[in-house]
Amino acid sequence: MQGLRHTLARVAELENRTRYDPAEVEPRIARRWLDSGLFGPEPEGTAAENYSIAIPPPNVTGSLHMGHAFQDTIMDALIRRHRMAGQRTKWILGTDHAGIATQTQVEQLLASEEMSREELGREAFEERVWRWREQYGGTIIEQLKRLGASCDYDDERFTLDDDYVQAVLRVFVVLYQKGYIYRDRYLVNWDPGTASAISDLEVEEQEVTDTLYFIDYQLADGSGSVTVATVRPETMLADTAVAVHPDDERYADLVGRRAILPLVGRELPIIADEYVKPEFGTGALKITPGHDPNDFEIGRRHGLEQISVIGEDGRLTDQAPERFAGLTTAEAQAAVVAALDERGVISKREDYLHSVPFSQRSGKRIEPLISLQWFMRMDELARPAIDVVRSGQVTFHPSRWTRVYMDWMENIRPWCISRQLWWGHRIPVWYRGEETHVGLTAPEGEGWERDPDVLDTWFSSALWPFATLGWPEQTPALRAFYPTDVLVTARDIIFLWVARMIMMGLEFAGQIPFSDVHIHSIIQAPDGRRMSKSLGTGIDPLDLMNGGPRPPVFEQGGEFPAYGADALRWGLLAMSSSQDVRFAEDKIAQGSQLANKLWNAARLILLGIAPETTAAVSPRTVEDRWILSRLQRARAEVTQRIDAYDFSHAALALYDFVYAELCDWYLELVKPRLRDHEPELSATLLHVLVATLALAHPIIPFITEEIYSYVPGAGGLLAAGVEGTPAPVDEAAEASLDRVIKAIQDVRAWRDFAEVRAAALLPARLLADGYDDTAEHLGRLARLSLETDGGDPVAAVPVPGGAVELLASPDLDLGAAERKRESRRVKVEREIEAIERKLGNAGFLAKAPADVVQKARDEFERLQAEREALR
RNA sequence: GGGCGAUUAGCUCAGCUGGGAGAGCGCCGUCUCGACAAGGCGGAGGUCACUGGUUCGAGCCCAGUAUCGCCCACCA
Repeated sequence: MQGLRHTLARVAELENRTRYDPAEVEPRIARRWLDSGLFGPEPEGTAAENYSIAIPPPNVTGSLHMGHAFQDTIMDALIRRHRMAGQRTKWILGTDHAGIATQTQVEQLLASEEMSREELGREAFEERVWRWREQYGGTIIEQLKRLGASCDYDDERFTLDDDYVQAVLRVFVVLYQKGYIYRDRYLVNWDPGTASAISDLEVEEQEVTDTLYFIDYQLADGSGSVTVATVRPETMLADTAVAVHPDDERYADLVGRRAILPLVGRELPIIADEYVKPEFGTGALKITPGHDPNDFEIGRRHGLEQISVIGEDGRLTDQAPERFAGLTTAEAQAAVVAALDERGVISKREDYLHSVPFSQRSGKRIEPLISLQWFMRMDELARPAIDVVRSGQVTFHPSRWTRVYMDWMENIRPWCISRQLWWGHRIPVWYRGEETHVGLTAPEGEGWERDPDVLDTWFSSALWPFATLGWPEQTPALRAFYPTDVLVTARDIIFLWVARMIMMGLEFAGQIPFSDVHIHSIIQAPDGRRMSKSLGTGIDPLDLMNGGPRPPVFEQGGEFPAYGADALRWGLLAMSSSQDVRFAEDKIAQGSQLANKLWNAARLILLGIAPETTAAVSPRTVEDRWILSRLQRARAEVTQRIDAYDFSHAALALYDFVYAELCDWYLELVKPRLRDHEPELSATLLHVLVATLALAHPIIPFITEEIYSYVPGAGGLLAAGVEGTPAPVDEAAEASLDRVIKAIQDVRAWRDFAEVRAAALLPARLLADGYDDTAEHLGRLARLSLETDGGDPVAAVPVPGGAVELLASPDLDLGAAERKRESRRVKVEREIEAIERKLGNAGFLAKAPADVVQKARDEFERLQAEREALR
């Protein structure tokens, strides 16, 4: 009794809430979820029966951008769908220490205090970063809550947690012992911006116009010279050879002789190598193994000396002639060119457009140089990782990414894993003189120095799906949630992250880390450019949820309305595709309209049903049976689309059901019955409402949870799932109602064309089959006064199964009606002509499938009947 | 240099294994019809980039062309 009165009081609140207000509702609902403990499953059962996803860990100091909002919405829809289906579901949450990104931010902060990390010292610096993390590390987590992401917030991980660090070090040591990890002097991509080596994957090519200098090198025997072409004359100081193509007749007699390096005086052997392109430049190539990747390889083939004239600080070293030492590369280039000019050995200059490597991290031009670094051999680890994708144990969606993965894996190269940073997993290697110790802890004894470098952030990321669950311990969590079910990410980190997780998962956890990889769209700015803060093309998802300024990329200025999280979520999913898409604010607005529509449909239902309604359904009328049938189809459609990672169609199917079936037709059809508080109707309405909420919840969780709290007799959270007995599809009810819907539309269109007042009730006769249960609906929704008599008709509207005859009425302008009839006649004639042509085609009749031919014949008959009626 | 994707209504995008092109927004008209004007109802608007081909039939399949985007790659 108490409960009922409470329910009534709550439902009465709905009277006044005619518009859905996400700003008021969403924080309240978020709180309820977090307090419920629903998102933190017990680590029980097996991974096969449970459902889990590991979040791609955002940078600890980052904040939510559009890519996160989109990706996290996808994951949340999957997570909520499985949780509601009754599976034990865990969304593994955590953040990444993001070595370079975080260190750079803190260094910038120090710079503003006129401090450098070197001045501060390593320990104090690390301390400072930890404090920074304390301060900003929680931001993105709070933003995830705002979005409604149902992560396991009580079990948050960080890639520098003690346990995680131990896992990383252990992996390093094991790989070292297996011989996969080694230290080598090798030509690396040196990033002068971060003063660290970076991996091939962190390098991007950019087009640059350089000057191509043609420089004459005198031959040692004084018999002439050979001219080489270069865009980097400063590196000539480190030349150790000149190379020509073995088949190049112009230079055949030079091979084996020696040239003299200008400015330096070193004698260079002239060698022959297939790599040289005779048609490029002069066909003679200066060889600089110390500063060019190709030359490095050539140098190794020919046993050439490797000279380094550029140091890790980006300045010339004392290996260069004294007058150049200490200059930056740009200064050195100018000085070398000037010196060469002085000698008159630059015979030509050309502008030359080519692509050169830049650091994705700092934006600085990469300086290839030889450096002592740690590397990891990947080919053996790749083999099983290729197999699991080839055999389908790991599946990419969309499937075209499979080949991208395969191509890269089959040509995989060693990975430079050491970084000259302070923020990260410090390499577990100690040195003392010639001795090296690799282990989880420092060696005994005095005088050991630990390697100063840290590991590439992606090294620790590669362990994410299992290191977050307690590996190397065989924890209950690991048993319950590893392997995870799906990895959701953008294509840009297939190599950086996805591939490496598969390799490491197989090697260390003994199993694939996930069975499916969903590669989602990248959402571009409305103008098609990349979304980026610095370009002014970034759109902050928080501004879309809470209201905020429209960034400059929008033609329309002003503020975003506070669309709310549901609208953002629905809009992002609706935008998504199997390819990249442009951000469309329209879609977010459409999402907020859906929310408002659903809210008002719920108000109509909850304020209209009998107060003691229970959800025991026994549909009586054809429209009740119809909506239950349509609901069943919508349910199948939406869940199937989600399971296929086809989120735009899932979102649209939901929208279509709510608008086009539930609101536009069903609720309109039952309005007259509503005032009677008819129990069967109330039960059906309540059932349909709850089922619709459950269907929509993975996509728009807030509003559905809020409405659910008003449902009589509904305890607990919608997010936990609801019991539902799916009704079977009812073909007969669908056919019957689809027929009357079409008839109503036909009559409405006719009225509009014939300029009948919208409010006018037209006297009419229904001369058509199949409307026994629905004639009343036709009359009401098409505004017809259906009669059995009334004299001669003045017009006929063809409808499925026959026609509606309109009787004389002051509201009916016969002139307009005649115009309508004439226009329709022309259209029908044209259609008949087309279909006659088709049916007169012997090839069509002979070769087209029977059902297609039959369909054409039916259509032909229908059109003929209509033509008859229009006479 | 190789590969992938795209080109459909004014805009953003759908179109399943080939049967006669859809949605949202925008636009036009109309309606205070017992939830919702962020609404209802009706409507206009497309030689499906181009050229050939296969087929009874092509937005969809094949070949080529053009434009745009992305990825990979060691031409100084």
